[in-house]
Amino acid sequence: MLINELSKRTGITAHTIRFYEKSGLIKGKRLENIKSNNYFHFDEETVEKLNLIKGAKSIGFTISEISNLIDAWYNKKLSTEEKLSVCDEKLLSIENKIKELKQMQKLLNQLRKNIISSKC
Amino acid sequence: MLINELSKRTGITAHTIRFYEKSGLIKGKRLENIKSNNYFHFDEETVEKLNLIKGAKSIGFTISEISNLIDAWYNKKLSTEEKLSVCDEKLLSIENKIKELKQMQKLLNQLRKNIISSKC
DNA sequence: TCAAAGCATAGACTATGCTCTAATGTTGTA
DNA sequence: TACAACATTAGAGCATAGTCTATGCTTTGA
Repeated sequence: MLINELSKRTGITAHTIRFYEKSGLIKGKRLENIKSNNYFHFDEETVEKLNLIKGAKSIGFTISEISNLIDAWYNKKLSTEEKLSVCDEKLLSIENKIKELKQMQKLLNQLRKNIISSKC
Repeated sequence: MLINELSKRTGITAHTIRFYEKSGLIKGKRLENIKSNNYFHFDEETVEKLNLIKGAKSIGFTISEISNLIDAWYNKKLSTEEKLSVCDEKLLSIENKIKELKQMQKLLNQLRKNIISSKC
């Protein structure tokens, strides 16, 4: 599929998809049998990857973190141990983020009570 | 207290503190009885605010969100309803972030299992 | 008293993650 | 065959959140 279809299927603009391509998050292929143009062609895996990117971005992972995540997911070059290590790193950072968010919830609920009882 | 002490007490560089001052997150005062310089003076409340900023930043709030939060906390101009509304907005966004993080945990744990059973 | 340390401002610079424009070439359809 | 729609690259621009430098004045301490 070409970039426009990929864009429609993922809801990510062609500009941003090209940006991700340049950043190495996804890979487009030039078909050898087509010589008249140099259009990129994308496969179903790229759709999956872009959806993964959307999800990871929405919870605050940076592009470079997502890049590592994609490597763990798809890259056959990583050993089982390396893949697990990337996962565990991510899991740990997620746990920490949840802890911080819960602490913030506590603070905000405290503040809420104070506002209601006009102490604040 | 002057900016250097504030910096030491909060662990935030003087440069960044000045940046926050310009951005309106905190306010320094010029003392009327001192005319030989135009040094900013900061109070204890500013220390509190900077700690709040650090916490909020660490869980992914933007400067402008933090600015609203500080208004709700300290600004007497907001009505009780407005303060509560800022809190509730924040609480909702925290809840959503936690949900997304939990979803990501699920995905990562699934991936972990797949890696171990060599399906991936 | 004089150098070191501290303070202020303006403005340049950086990194991240897009977002857009310009110039140019290709494809598809009426 | 014309022309809209789509593709490419290079590179500029933008928002966020700092980070750093230059310049110059003020305060403090040996």
